[in-house]
Amino acid sequence: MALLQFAPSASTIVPSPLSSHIFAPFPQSSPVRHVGKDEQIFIEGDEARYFYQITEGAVRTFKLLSDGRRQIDAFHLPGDFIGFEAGAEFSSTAEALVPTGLVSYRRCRFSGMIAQDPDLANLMMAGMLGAVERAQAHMMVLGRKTALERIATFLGLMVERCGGRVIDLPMSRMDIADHLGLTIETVSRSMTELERRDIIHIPAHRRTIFVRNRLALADLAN
Amino acid sequence: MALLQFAPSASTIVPSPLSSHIFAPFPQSSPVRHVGKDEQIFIEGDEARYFYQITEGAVRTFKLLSDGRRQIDAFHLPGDFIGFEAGAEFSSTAEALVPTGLVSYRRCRFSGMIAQDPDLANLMMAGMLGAVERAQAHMMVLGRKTALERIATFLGLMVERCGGRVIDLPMSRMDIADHLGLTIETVSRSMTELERRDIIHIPAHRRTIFVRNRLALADLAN
DNA sequence: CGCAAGATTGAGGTCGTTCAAATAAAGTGG
DNA sequence: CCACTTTATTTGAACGACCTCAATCTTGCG
Repeated sequence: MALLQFAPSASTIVPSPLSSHIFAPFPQSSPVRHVGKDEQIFIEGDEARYFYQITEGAVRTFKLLSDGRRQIDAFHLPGDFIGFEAGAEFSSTAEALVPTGLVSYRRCRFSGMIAQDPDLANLMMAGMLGAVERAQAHMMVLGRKTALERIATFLGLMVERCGGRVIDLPMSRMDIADHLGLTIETVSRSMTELERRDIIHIPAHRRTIFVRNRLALADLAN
Repeated sequence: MALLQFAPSASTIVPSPLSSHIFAPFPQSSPVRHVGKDEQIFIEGDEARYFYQITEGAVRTFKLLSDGRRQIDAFHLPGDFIGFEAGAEFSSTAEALVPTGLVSYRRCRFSGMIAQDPDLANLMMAGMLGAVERAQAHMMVLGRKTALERIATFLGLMVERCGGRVIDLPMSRMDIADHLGLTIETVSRSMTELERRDIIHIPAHRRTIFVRNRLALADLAN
């Protein structure tokens, strides 16, 4: 029955607004570690001895091709687990988008931890199932949606995560481009187009976005 | 410690060649159910009361947009679990590529099953972690690789799954296109280009592919 | 204020798509 | 076993969405 109680995704369990969020780590966690903007948390290929939970801030996880092309798998917010791997090594690199707080867990202690704390097992399982689901939704974005649909989908998800109608993007246009399989120019043009259609409004700072028409945004996202 | 014993992916645990494969289901499974080519196993949006394990054949799981655009998340082979969901409903549709055998498990019995059989818990966990990893690798394909690189990556993975140097594709060009975010024409042209470069050879049936130069294929895949 | 970094805008090029036709393969009924 | 149909795949030509390259604008910061 436990499985039926799983929430749809980890980011639903912990509502995780982009603004800083009070978060209670599980027992056996290390003290909170702080990493600065653009600092690496772990690197693809390194031995995965720890996994992490975000307490504050935001993180990008990505892979690189030999020639430098980058694909950002996901952006992670407080409550999310990162670096929990199938193999012995990290399969992607993680960097802080903004100053970020983390608690780390020893991977080898995972069995003992879930034995002591069944809630953690459920949370991890739900997190993983949610990650698969979000990854599959993102494949649809990357494989079959147009540039405008990609941006609309992305902003729709962000506004959902943020709660209200205001998005405070913690990432650059370059990050968005590398997440959506576009270039920064196309990201910029698509945002401008959404503003021209009165679906969003982008004030001068360019990192804040007001959603003026959620329905139209959801409609474009498909 | 259990986590460290996980194999990289379910398809490594069960080597699953595309040819039929003897497979021993876990206790508490239903008798094997057979579904014909192109028959649906479950449908996106339906209540997920069961999940399934493939004993024989091959399956595609996909999502549709309102206008019919399709994204095939993955192709599944004997040993793979499908339909294990985060939420109450199936998040994608599953169809048999070829006549396929399945055992089904009641989702509500999952907790009891893993209590009785720790191997199953490990296998499911490994399967899920593997799914996340493969999904992330596929995002790189969809977001950042060229058509030729996508085909090379796909054929490289298939030849790896098959063992030898001969791939017997259970899916059509349309399926490949909808998996790789391309059109059937581009799939066809890219395959022809690989043959022109003597990297593969495609006999008359067009469903069998001989890999003549694995190194060149891996090189193109990045 | 002046500079560096990020974002936007413009013009032209390219890769993959679209539309169309040809070819090949697999099935069907006589 | 062979015409005939149906379906899948390949090939060709033209188009278009997004990319590339370049310039301009904006913002934040010392």
